[in-house]
Amino acid sequence: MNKETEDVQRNERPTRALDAFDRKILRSLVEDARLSYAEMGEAAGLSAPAVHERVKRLRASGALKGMQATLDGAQVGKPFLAFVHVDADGWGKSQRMIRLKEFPEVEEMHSVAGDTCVILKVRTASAHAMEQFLSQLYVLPGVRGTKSYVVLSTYLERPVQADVTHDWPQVPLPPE
Amino acid sequence: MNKETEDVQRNERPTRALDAFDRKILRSLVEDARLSYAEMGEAAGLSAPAVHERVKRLRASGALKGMQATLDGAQVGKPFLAFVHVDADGWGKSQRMIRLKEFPEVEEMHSVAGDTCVILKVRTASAHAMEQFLSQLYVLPGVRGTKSYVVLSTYLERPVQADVTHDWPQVPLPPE
DNA sequence: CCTGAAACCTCCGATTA
DNA sequence: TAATCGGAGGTTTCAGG
Repeated sequence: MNKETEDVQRNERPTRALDAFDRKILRSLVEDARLSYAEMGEAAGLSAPAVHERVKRLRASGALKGMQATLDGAQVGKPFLAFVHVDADGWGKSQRMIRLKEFPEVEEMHSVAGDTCVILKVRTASAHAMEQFLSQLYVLPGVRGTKSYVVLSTYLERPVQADVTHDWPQVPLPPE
Repeated sequence: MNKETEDVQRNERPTRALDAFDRKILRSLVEDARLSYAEMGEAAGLSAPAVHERVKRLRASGALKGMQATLDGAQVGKPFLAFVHVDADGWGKSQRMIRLKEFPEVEEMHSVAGDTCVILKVRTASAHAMEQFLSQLYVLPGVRGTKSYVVLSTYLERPVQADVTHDWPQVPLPPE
């Protein structure tokens, strides 16, 4: 087996730091994942094959997890969005909550520090479907209670940004 | 209409319901946004040009908002994630919070029903950067207080799913 | 990392059901 | 209205340097 090409994968360190080229490529791809390698290369100052090689490396390293379509929840039949705080009894049990990923309604699931154990982001077709989902939640062992925050308006929803060197925006103080 | 508010509520168009072809195409694109039209067509049972035409239509209708790269927060230098509940004084003022989108740290911003006004999803390089961000938050007029939920583990994080006809997964009932 | 080239894909117009 | 076919031009992904 050829070892020359295995450098990145066999690296002892978790990940080599991204350089400026990588960051520019990632920034382009976060904006539009269907850009051609030539277009990314133009923005980054590289040839298309060089970009292609870097994208493969970024994928292999895990920094680039994938490229996904972003859908409009309302227009694909899921206009109802809520954040659900779940209080659970024990942490051994929480492993079972991983089964929640079998519900396509559940988009995110994080364990958190604070006055709740787990935060879910759940998108359903209706309030009724949300109610059904919540009833399924209580079937899980150790689930003590839930508190739901129904989303009224979404003002911003975007993927992880690949910052360049980032200056803090100055939030302007209103003259009043 | 200014650009900010246009982003929130641009939903109007003679939108026809999605058919089975559209849903299959969207499902493919949510899995991998860089599939060729030929590959999508193979999964959907259409020719490449037909798929291309439908993707253009789905884009125009807004059901398909875009294609984005999904990055690993930790590996692009933002290992610190939190959900921030913001209590605000008035709703007229909340329009001003839209400026928060200038912070690349802010990934989501929703107004919600419940015991808080706004939920933010914020990803930063460190606890210190989060503190800095929160201090900027309090500069906004009308911000009364915040409550942060620091994410300990992320078990699931994925885009809006384009369901086919969906059967509810059976969560196994424990014997009681 | 670059250039070059073969295979593949995109995307147009024309045609057809 | 929406699908398919054909083909010109652009893209991907190899080489080799």
